[in-house]
Amino acid sequence: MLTHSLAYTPPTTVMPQTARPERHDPRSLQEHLAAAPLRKIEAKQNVFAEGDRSTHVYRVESGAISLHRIMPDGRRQILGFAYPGDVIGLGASELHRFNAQAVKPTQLRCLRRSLIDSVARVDPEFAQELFHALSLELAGAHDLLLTTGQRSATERIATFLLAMSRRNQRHNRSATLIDLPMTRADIGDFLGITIETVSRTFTKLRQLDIIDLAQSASVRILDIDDLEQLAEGAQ
Amino acid sequence: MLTHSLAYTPPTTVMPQTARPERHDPRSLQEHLAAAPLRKIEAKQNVFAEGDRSTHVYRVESGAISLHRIMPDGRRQILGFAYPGDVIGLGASELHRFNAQAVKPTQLRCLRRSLIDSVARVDPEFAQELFHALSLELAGAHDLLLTTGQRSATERIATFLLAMSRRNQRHNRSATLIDLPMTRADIGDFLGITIETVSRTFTKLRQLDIIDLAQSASVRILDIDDLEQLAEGAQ
DNA sequence: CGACGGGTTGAGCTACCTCAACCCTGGTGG
DNA sequence: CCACCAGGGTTGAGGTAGCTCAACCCGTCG
Repeated sequence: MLTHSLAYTPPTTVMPQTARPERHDPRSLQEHLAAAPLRKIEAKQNVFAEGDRSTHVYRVESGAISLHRIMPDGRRQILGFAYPGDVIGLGASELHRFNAQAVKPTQLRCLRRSLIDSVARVDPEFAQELFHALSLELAGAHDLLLTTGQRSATERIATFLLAMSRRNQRHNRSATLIDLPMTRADIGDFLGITIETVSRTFTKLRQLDIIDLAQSASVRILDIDDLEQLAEGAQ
Repeated sequence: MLTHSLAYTPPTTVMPQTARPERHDPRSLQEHLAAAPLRKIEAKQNVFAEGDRSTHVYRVESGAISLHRIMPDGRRQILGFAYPGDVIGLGASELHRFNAQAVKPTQLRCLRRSLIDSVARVDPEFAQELFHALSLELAGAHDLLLTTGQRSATERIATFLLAMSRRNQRHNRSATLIDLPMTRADIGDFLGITIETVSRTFTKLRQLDIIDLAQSASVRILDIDDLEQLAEGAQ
């Protein structure tokens, strides 16, 4: 998966319209990103905004990014958070369809879209990697749709904490000690509830001894089974 | 866009694991689908279910399909509807992540995934077409997220009707006369509200002379400007 | 004809929202 | 060094949009 052996040189008689490397280097997306320039941004700064021309794809190196859309009257829906390792800005559209904003100081690797496109045009493995990443994004959006469309506030918070826990596990970090880099407003706008409801729900879970809330930015899950029950609608 | 001239034959020394055509025929996805076998299904029948092995990609020829996930306790979230021309089952996952069910008698063209994958492996334009289609799906999911996460019931219904109207326009059909092949339950499970609220909201819009409801399966938009106002939160 | 699926309408309830007060923490500047 | 302030979080009280439960209508199908 890290490397593959096909060193493909396209026929020189076709595709005259695009500049292309004489010899294509079949690196994976992750390998390309490892070599990409680093950009540092402060909390609240935008990586890009809705309507911006989509010039780059980014991988989060450290920090956290919120992807969100804003309605004319100010209501905001966070479509997802991007954490270290996540790639953002993949959509096929010419223009970005949502805002990407740092929720804390963040470092990003930046890869030009033109490069991505030209590599994808000659390297099918690379193209498939992009497709796979976008497919994961879609799955995440579907998960969130189930949550915002059907679940109660308590179920939403429980689902959210469990998703964070599973992500931690995938990255070989603690399944029970969960860092929350975003504010209550972010969590609310992600789950489609108000900050007050987020807060009240956290204290309710604390009173039920399902979580511990040492600081507001860090949750310890005390009973993950109960949390899973809650997420799926036990009372 | 309809055809392109690159007839690429991969080097014979690589990719021994997959059967591949001696000479690849560079047809677009739509052209492949036009030649694909037709499948007819009845209302309420599944095209595929969550967890099924993802063997085919489908294009709706007539009828309508709901894509949805169901929670253990029976709550259902419709993630989207697929109408004639739409392609479903594109995700990169081995297994389907949601159910696809006909809301009325429907005809589908079926294309084997193995074919799709092998064509995408040698035809970058085709791969890009797939990527673009998936990207549109993601945009649709994001639109729906904004709706279920932030909008009131009236705004949801207005947004829904406007989306139907715009789709009609794209297909050179009436922007004001809207066919609703799905039930009130489907609309409710799509927008994250109950059937009663759907019904009440339709009658409210009728009383405001914004829509006409001759039959319950067919809406005429009387004032599309007002509807747009409502969708974005005018009172 | 009766049963059934789909839709509408009414009455009451409740989960969540709104508005407001208050707390805590960290940063800034006098 | 401390006062002040701003941003973020919690908690309370009251209001309400949408849910639940129920009755009823209509068209279709066996």
